[in-house]
Amino acid sequence: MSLKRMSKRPGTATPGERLARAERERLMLQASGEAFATHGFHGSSMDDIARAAGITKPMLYRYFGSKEGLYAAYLQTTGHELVDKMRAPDTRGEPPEVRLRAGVQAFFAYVKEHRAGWTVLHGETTAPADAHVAQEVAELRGRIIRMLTTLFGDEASAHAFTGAAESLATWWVNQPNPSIDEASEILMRIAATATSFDHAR
Amino acid sequence: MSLKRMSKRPGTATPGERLARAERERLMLQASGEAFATHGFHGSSMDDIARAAGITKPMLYRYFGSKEGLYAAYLQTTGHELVDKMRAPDTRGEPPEVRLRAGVQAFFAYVKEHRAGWTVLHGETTAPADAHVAQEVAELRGRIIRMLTTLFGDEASAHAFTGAAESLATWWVNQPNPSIDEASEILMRIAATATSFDHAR
Amino acid sequence: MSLKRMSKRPGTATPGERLARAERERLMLQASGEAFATHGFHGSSMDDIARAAGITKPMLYRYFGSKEGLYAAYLQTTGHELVDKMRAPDTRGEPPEVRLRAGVQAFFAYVKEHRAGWTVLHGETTAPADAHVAQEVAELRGRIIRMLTTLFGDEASAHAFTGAAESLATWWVNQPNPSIDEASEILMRIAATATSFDHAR
Amino acid sequence: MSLKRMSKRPGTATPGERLARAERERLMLQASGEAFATHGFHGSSMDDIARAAGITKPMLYRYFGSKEGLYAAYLQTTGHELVDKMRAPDTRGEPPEVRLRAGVQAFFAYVKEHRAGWTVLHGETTAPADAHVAQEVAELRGRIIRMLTTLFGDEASAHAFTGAAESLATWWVNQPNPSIDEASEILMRIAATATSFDHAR
DNA sequence: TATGAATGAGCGTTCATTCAT
DNA sequence: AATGAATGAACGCTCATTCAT
Repeated sequence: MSLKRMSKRPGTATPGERLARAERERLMLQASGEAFATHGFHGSSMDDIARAAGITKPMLYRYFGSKEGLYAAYLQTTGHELVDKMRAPDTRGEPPEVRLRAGVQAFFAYVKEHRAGWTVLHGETTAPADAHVAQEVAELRGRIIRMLTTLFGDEASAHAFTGAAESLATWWVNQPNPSIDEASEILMRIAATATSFDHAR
Repeated sequence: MSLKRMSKRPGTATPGERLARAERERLMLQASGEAFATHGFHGSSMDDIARAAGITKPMLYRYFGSKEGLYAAYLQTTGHELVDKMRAPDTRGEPPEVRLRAGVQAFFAYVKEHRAGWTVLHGETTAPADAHVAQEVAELRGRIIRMLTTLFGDEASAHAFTGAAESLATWWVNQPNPSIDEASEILMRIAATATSFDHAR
Repeated sequence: MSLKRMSKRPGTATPGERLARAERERLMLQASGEAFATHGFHGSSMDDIARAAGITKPMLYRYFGSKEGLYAAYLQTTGHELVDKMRAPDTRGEPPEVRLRAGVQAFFAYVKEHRAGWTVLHGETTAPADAHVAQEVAELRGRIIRMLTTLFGDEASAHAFTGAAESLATWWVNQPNPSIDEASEILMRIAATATSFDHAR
Repeated sequence: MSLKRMSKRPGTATPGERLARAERERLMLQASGEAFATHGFHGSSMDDIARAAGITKPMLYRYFGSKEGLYAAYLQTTGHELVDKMRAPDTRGEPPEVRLRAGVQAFFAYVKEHRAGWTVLHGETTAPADAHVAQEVAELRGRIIRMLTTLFGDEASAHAFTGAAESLATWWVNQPNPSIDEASEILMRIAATATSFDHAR
């Protein structure tokens, strides 16, 4: 149940099958994500998810072991996508403000691109549906918090900033034309209250 | 199902009965709140809640009609307590900064006093367990957002600020010695980025 | 649970109370009859009946012991009323046809006067809600059947005739202006097929 | 919920599966019929029925959706069997008396063959357990009544005749050696009182 | 005597999960 | 590899019945 799930039956399948398998898995995860985002973990039955994914229930179990397993897999994928996106811009050597702005913009870009994923991820933060998953999500969030704590100098500000980002993103992504730059600007101003790079103003 | 539930048979019952009834109700609500905060709505069975409250299931149904009814009643109580607390300080005529600080301090005081209530309330915001309740909580949050929007001049900042408050509070209340003043100060600095009363700095 | 229920606490109550008690009992029985006729035995809850009778549930239990007891009491009363009505006309010494017609007319008169009672009584015949009661109703019906068997000479005809009377009555009583004479005439013609008094035609 | 339920996935399944499924369904229906006839609708729990059918509750729900659905399915089957049986003899062109006798004999044959079905069907007439089903049974009975009304010339006689048939059948089928011909004869004599074909006597 | 409050027991229904093919 | 069929275990809810006042 860790973030690094074992790849099942390693090396036995032919390349063709392998591809089909990965494709299948992607489909199941997407369907389940849609369901989880729309009806929540408890509101989504395995039957519903299987039907939405166009497959049968035993497939879900063969691939993910349990409902929690499916949920964990979905959030793991989603979490990785978020992390990858935020790590993508190569800002080594840049000043903190630039690095933060890049991260914030990546975050908003991610939320815009993966609404369902973000919904589930965010929900799991405040109202965990599964203990294991909750812990993993907490760790993900924890890593970001630690980074920001280093940047801001105090943990409280890091939590406030994170919450601001999450809440703003959730509202912002439902607006007609969500502008990444505008949203980022608001966050950057907030960040400035907690750091010394506000001389820029 | 509105936020203002009627008190049943107002004024007619004898004091003894009334107290007993109110007392029972309070006990049930508290037990259910504990359960909802700890295991979530779906993780708390009516049997569990009844047992925790020291009564039997039919009583829960007699008093609250359904599981959703119980949940709604709990969140309604909790919501009222929050609203009452935030309205308590008489700051009419004071400058916006003072009024905001009073509200923020009241908010943290409330979270500290009602951890379970805050947990459930916060969770219902991001991962609604019941549609009706979700809407009422959304309205409550909406009122606060509108107030802040007026103060800050833009809705985005209001959402960011609210999220900062919520996230900070949730982390802060689990710290060893949560200081209301320190938490408030952080939020006030954030507010300053969005208003004109930052000349104070 | 026999048709002759014991009178409770015999001789202890004052005449005044006694009257009040009898009156109460009548009210409860009537309310329960209405309920049973409308929603059936299983569709009528003790709560409903108590509310309809304007009293509280424990009263029903004090007077009738159980739901079955109440049901039995109601059907007993109803059955007695039917029997009394059919026995009322003094036709001793009259020819069979005259006696049968008198009985038939009394039956229709009863059905017209006590629709609820008839509904419950008839229902209990074909779809018994309570084993004890069913047996008593069966005995009541049995007495009539035996009488008719004597008259008609064969039991089969007696059953057919009884069924005809019951079905006709149930339909007839829901017609706009149910005429007792017309209904009776139809039954008398049917009776004629099975007896020797059809020379009258 | 109409009398003509669709057969599920018609024609697509393999013969083996289909037979198994149909067989299962037949078994469930039979078990439920036995239960309904013996203990009534409310006296039969889904657990009891499942156990009697040698399966588990969820199967009943998979096949019939709800307790009412199961009940409806049973009565629908039963009703169809009755209708089919009564329509079977080809008596077009025959005189009314012949046609009626054929119908009456078919009816008794049906009752003899399907005691449980008849019990439930008859009970539903006088003491409906389910509103939907009651209406369908009423329509079935209504069709017969209309036919007889045409034949007899008046509706009252049709109701009397139907009741005679039902009551006679219910008693008759519990006799040691129920003779269809004898029972039919009694009904035919009754019919004769209401029609002109009694010149045959 | 009459009541409001309380309960034990059961029922209809659903759902995550597995077996047989 | 994939499925249709099947199940065990709960859960929300109700109701006949009784206690304490």
